[in-house]
Amino acid sequence: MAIQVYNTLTRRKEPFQPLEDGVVRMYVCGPTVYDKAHLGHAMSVMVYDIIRRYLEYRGYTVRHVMNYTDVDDKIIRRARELGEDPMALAEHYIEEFERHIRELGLLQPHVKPRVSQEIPWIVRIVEGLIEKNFAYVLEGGDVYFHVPQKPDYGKLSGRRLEDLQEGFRIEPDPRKKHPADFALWKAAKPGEPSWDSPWGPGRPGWHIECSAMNIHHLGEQIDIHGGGQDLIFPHHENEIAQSEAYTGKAPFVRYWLHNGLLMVGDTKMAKSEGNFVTIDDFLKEHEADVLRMMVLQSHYRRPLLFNEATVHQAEAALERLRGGMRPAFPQAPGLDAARVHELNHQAEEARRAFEEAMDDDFNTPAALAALFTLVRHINQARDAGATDAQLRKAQATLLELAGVFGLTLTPEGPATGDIAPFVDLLLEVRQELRRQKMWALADRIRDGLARLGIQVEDTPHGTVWRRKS
RNA sequence: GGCGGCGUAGCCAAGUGGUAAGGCAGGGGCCUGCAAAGCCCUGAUACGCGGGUUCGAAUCCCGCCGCCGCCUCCA
Repeated sequence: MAIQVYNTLTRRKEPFQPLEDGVVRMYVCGPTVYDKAHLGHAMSVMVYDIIRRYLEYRGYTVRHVMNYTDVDDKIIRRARELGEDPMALAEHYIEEFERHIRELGLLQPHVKPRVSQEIPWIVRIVEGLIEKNFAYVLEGGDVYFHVPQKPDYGKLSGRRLEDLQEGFRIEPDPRKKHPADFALWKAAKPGEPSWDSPWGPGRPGWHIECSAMNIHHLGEQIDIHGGGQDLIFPHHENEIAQSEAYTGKAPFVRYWLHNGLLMVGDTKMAKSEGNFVTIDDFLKEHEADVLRMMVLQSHYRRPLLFNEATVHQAEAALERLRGGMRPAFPQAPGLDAARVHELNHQAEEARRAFEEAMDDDFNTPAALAALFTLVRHINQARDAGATDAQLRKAQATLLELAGVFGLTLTPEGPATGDIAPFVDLLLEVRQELRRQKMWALADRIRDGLARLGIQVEDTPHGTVWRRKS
């Protein structure tokens, strides 16, 4: 059974079949680098990180491109406010985002192109669109894409040109031939970053960059294009129009994937809403896997609720998953072969359920449920007295599948490092105190260790300790 | 107004024609000197409301109510 993916273009789940066997060309809309990135950005990037990991798990070679928009109105405006150079400002936030990629545990995209470095390709494509009559040049050096020239315009977002004309809130530029026409190239205004072009100095419009980077780095047709649902219109709609008009090939993108937005209360998290939490602020309080767990617990196409309760729930769920990796009890007697065989069978069953869920449009909540079931089976076996060797296979499966999600289930238990002998010594003494029923002293050791971040647990099969997270 | 989507237990969240996964929180129990963890049992006669189709609907159709996103920069 092939992987099924929901395609925004057709509004259906379709069997996933890339253009070239075994190779997936994937482009993800990256950030506009004008300010600190927030969790909405992180969530989106993480969704496609998880999808990429699963495709690779499934044996595909994924070519993953994520862009940086480093030329843009917002960057220019903000740089002006701060009295900085726009390109320097962009560079600063690109470096910061690079740090986020590392800290969030994201796989590195293979190419991370920047608009400022793609100007020749952009110019080439705009020229091509003019030649083919899909674009026109205005006096002053602006170039616009002429939407009515592309009869299937609106096919991604389900809009018709007639509807669009009425909804226009901004006074359309009277020089445009049609109100929906959009800028491919903007003539430079004084003090703005600009590049030479056949139409005079200027800079690219918002949408053309993605077309150029796609065609340059992945080719004229790609398999997956991802981004937030708020990009469907106009950004991706325009991207299709330009790209298909330029190349004459359709579809430009075989599968359009759009993730739901991160919500705070009833509103999406956004800079303009003022309700955002920056990635840096979140990571001060929580580890990256907590965010990853939040993303996994909800299907990627649905909105994701962000609040204190959902963060806590993700934290608890992560702990539960990690609990499955705990070692056997010190004096575990071991299980009989049939029981071990059963556990290993349960692990294989978990893998099957995991794959079935992920094959169905990357249903991470259902796949996660399979992992929780496996954790319960491992815990049952451990409680029954399994040894480390007997748990090994099931735990390896758990570790591997959680790794496909990008989660790190640091094996817990006898911590490495210098403190282990000291803790063990204290626990030996405590054991003797317990034998003599000197509870107050025994508890003093346990409480003292707890204050130092060491959790002591007395099990039927011996006493264990671990670092508290 | 147009386009897209959502409404499932206290909370989060799968399921989209065959009789409601999973996680968190809660209750009871086992284990324990106590604790913690784990394990076992427990929760919606029920899936926004009202009709309809069907042997059968949370799942399909119609209507209504509420909510969100997009139509302007936005992951």
